[in-house]
Amino acid sequence: MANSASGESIIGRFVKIVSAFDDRHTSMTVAELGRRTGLPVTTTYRLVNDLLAERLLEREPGGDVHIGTRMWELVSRGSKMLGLREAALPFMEDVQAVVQHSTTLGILDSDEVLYIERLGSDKTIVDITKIAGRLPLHATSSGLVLLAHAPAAYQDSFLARPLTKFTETTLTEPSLLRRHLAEIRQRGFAAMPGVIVPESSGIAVPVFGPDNSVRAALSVVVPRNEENTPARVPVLMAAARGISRALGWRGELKGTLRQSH
Amino acid sequence: MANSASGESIIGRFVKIVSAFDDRHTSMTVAELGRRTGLPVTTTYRLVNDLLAERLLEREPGGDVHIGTRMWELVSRGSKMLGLREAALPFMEDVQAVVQHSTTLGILDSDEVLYIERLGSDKTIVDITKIAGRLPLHATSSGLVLLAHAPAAYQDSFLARPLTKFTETTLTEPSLLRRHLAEIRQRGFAAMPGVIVPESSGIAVPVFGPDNSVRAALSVVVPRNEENTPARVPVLMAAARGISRALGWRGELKGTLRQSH
DNA sequence: CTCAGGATTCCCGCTCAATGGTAATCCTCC
DNA sequence: GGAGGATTACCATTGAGCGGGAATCCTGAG
Repeated sequence: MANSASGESIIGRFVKIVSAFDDRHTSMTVAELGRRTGLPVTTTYRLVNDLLAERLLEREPGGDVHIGTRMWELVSRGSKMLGLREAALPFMEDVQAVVQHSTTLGILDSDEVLYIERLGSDKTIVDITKIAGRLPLHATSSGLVLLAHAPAAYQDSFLARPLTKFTETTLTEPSLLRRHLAEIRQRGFAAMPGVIVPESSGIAVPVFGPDNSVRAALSVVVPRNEENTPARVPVLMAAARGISRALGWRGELKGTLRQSH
Repeated sequence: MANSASGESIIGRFVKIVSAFDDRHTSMTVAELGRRTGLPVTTTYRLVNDLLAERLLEREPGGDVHIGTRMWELVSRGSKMLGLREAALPFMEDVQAVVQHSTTLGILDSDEVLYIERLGSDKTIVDITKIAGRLPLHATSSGLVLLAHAPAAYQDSFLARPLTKFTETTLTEPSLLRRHLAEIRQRGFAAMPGVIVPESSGIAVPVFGPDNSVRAALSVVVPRNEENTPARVPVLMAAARGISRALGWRGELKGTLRQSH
């Protein structure tokens, strides 16, 4: 693959370097970066210098480095995420104004929900969704929606794996889960009382793209005790339709409802 | 620098590739990518395959490639932008709720304003700010705020350059601009009637970091005819203080007001 | 002031991964 | 069926990347 003894390409190392940063470690010394990535010292320095030269990384006064503005800019500008986000945000603001708690937008990626946007104060309630954060598919309302509308083959392979049971209400039994997914497709939304964090409840609905496939899941998280949960659904659905339309969706063609089996 | 005949490092080519994508071209064929970047065909294919292997790029059914979810995720997760954004968003929502038009958050990068967040419907008014978009410093309210609070040395070098005059109200004469910047520092905000786009007006205020330096500019864009502009300022200022505090700012220490000369 | 431990930069010979031309193959519309 | 473009396959060449080791620079503790 590469000149390296370990046999990785530069791209691989680039990924290692970028991955070393997360919300908890947004900046660090080059030496530490070397330690976290496991790359040889000299190599780390050389690579970091290349990245600094391109402004993909930036050095701060203290000497620590962090992910560069340029990198964020390039990726954000060119990524399709921005389009989805732009389309969704106005509607999310509306939902947020009405529902008051926390509104998120998530997509299916690598067998997990990846949250790409989130509105709402975390002060009010425990809520573990973070932007650019991930959660398991079968344990979140967003995940269930995404899974429910995924291709049958994908569902099969996903359900074949052992699933972690987070609370008593987490469905892990394939057949039960499958039935639940069918229900979600029919009702058009998923509701999950306190799956990962028992105190909170999620409700999610699908967002469609032009080809009628599901692009994302729009969801709100509310405190569990708030038992007017069903009242939230119409608001969410209306917003999701708005987002879908902004993405070029032309309304559901009768009889074209996606079915997986 | 590299094995390449043209003498670029792989990192440089990586940047070229990512830069080939923007909001108008979020996906394209590999051949086109090669054309846009000017890289040799074979090289492009090899590099793209490496990137696909790491999921930094993704191939879509049609054969086109686009920037990968993984790339967006890694960069977003590790970038400091997220922290700033998270701190600012709740307050921006509040501003947006009151002011109704468009609320943006911009930072100073490479002698321009880089907008990192934006709320508000573009339906209501012409507004050219885009997320991950750039505008010149001296022609936007956000830019003027950022420039006004930048180190003196930076201001000097910036003012030494020739500045484009976008409309009659754009200040380009260094001495006049300097006086205007002083005014902005004193008043605590910048107001720009229709600088780039004549129909709209911007108001911006600074957001401070823990060390009392200016981290970003919070601004609203309103239609020009709306002449209650000054009324917006207090709202903006209050929000900016909130954001600053969320970033760890401990209130302005009397007498520590930044002065540039 | 000195000293220790860590961060950072220099140095340098080895080597194989990256390079990029050419040519073959695969698509996909007319 | 065939023209034009996209994509893959092949391959000889070589210098960019590699990484161990040592020197130097920092910084805070004693």
